[in-house]
Amino acid sequence: MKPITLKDIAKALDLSPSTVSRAMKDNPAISLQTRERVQAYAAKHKYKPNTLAMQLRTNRVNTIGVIVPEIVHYFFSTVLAGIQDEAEKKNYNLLFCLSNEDYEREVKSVETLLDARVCGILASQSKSTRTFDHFQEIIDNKVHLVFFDRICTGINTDKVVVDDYAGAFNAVEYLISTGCKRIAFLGATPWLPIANNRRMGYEDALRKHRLPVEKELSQVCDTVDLAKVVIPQMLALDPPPDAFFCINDEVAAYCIQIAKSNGFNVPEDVSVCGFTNSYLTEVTYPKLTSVDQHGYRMGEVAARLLINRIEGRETKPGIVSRLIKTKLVVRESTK
Amino acid sequence: MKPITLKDIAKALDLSPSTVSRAMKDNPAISLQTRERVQAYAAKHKYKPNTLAMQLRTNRVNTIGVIVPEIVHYFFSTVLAGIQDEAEKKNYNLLFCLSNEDYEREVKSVETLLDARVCGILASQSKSTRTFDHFQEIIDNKVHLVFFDRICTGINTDKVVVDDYAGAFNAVEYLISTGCKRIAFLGATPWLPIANNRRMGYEDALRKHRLPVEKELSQVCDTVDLAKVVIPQMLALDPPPDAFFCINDEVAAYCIQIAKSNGFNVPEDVSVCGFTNSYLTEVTYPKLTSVDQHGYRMGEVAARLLINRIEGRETKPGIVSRLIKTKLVVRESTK
DNA sequence: TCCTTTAAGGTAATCGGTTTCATACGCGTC
DNA sequence: GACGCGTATGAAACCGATTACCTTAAAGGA
Repeated sequence: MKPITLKDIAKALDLSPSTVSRAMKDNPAISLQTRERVQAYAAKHKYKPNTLAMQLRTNRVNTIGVIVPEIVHYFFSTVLAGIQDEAEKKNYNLLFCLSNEDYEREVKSVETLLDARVCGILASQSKSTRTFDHFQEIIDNKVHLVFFDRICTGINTDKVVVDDYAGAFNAVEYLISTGCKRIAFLGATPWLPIANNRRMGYEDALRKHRLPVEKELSQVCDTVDLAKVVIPQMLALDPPPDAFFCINDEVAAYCIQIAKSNGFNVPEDVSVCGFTNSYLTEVTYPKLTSVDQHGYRMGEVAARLLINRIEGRETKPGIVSRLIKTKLVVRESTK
Repeated sequence: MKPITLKDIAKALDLSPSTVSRAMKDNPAISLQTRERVQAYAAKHKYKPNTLAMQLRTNRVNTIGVIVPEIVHYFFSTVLAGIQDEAEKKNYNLLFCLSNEDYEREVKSVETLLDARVCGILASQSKSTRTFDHFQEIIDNKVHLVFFDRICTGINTDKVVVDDYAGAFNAVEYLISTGCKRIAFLGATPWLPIANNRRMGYEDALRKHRLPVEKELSQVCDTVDLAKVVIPQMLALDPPPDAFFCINDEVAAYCIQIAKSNGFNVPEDVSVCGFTNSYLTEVTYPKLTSVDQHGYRMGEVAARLLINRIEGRETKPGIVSRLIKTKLVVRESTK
């Protein structure tokens, strides 16, 4: 029982396929009588035009591909929600790929998406990616590419990023304003621009207020496993830090736990500030101060930019770079 | 600059399209010499077969659609990760739709996916869905459908569910075993089977241990906003509950906060147990006891079931129902 | 020498629509 | 009655690949 085609309708009503095609689109060249006859028959038999056939003819698919490194992740899931909402509004479908922070899989995802002939790709780089040929291939194939958040500095294309520098700068400056003087930075691998920018924001804020930038207070610590090792080490320093500025909320939440179990009061002895402003912030004790990255908005902006490119509505020449502003949300984990 | 097609190659090498097609597939009817010539030319010009054309011909797409009610949501994002991993392994692409708990959008998503002619759909119902014609239409269109988690009882099709009843029963029995006698249930709208099953597990556990099932201790409270209203009311009862069994971790986490700010010690005065075992469990204070739903596994199982159906490998006749076992993870929020 | 076989490749139909370019007919007009 | 014009429809090409069915030429056998 194959689905009914336009030709089936033509045969059944003793018309030509072209007439049926036109009748379905209410072409005035077809008599009203015929149009109604065709449409009635089509409705009755649940005719559905074959998208594939149309796409083949126009050589255009209304699908955009998304590559994210992780999805069980507050920030990326909010971005995806923003992308999906915007895409749906503009009548684009979403082909979803997960790189799992794995370079090989990221490469495979790109191939999958190019194979599927998507008209554009939104991507956030995996942590393990060091070479960019696969991204270049997207551009070589004349497929539009917009990076979001974890952009790829080796590729010249549109991007949407969080204002990590300002986010970090403002957060650290706020910590300083509350009296903190030995602020630790729990960062991420330095080849991720987002981590680097935050570290620079952190350091510049210290420098602005004439506080020393100390190597031992700035470490890579972006996972829970690392946190269990790094944070106790830092707390054992003499003197210990009086604040932690963390690369994400999970590390920050753990930081609160670890600090408390090591006899430090939060925020009296140490302040803790996260980054993302996920739902974790409301359930830590004390509630977590964090920098909101506006992930949903980033998704919307990235999708809109990509779609504008696809539809030729983004007139600005050269590459476009959008900055999503951050906002420090002060709760109880800082003085 | 359109991408190179098979016909272009044929013209360039003065061959017919059929010869090129066969040469590309290493058909022995074509001389080795020609095969190599064609393949070399194709590689040099980055020829990519047009998937659309092949799909049109075979009338088969290797894409499955997913509809989730929410994505900024620990459980659903883990399920999606499981689905994606399994789909990728079996060489299927994922078309991603978000219903946002909205009936209209769910209907639209179904239409989108049927339009895209996916070969199967994985769906979890939105909370606001009351009628099921759109799901029936999937089946009427001979597209395979597997429900996961929030199944639709009005539709006769394969499903994968968490063993909510046993999960709730065991959790409540555990609470009783620690000495709790007035256990409250913070549930969800009763037309969701998952909520109903948990309530039944809750009530049966009480009955088994000859504890009264009280109306006032069982309420709909599945969002943070509701929690702010409902939990203080319950704590004001005389006597107050000595335990809360919550429909999800967010409500449970809030419950801890609210209990503490109302002067109750957790777990000494009230125990709190969540459902999902999300990353929230590690950052509440005290850490949250919760029922693990194994979302990732559910995603894998659902995707595998769907793909087996699509490929005709699921031989079992009638509808298949898979149960994902839960596991109570005891932490510090219970005695 | 003639016929058969086989290697190597070409022709054309097909998938399901869209679109350009005819065609057929009726009617009014000079 | 020849011409023009508008209306309603059909025929065929096309999108890009696959494939059933031919064609051609050379080799091999009797």
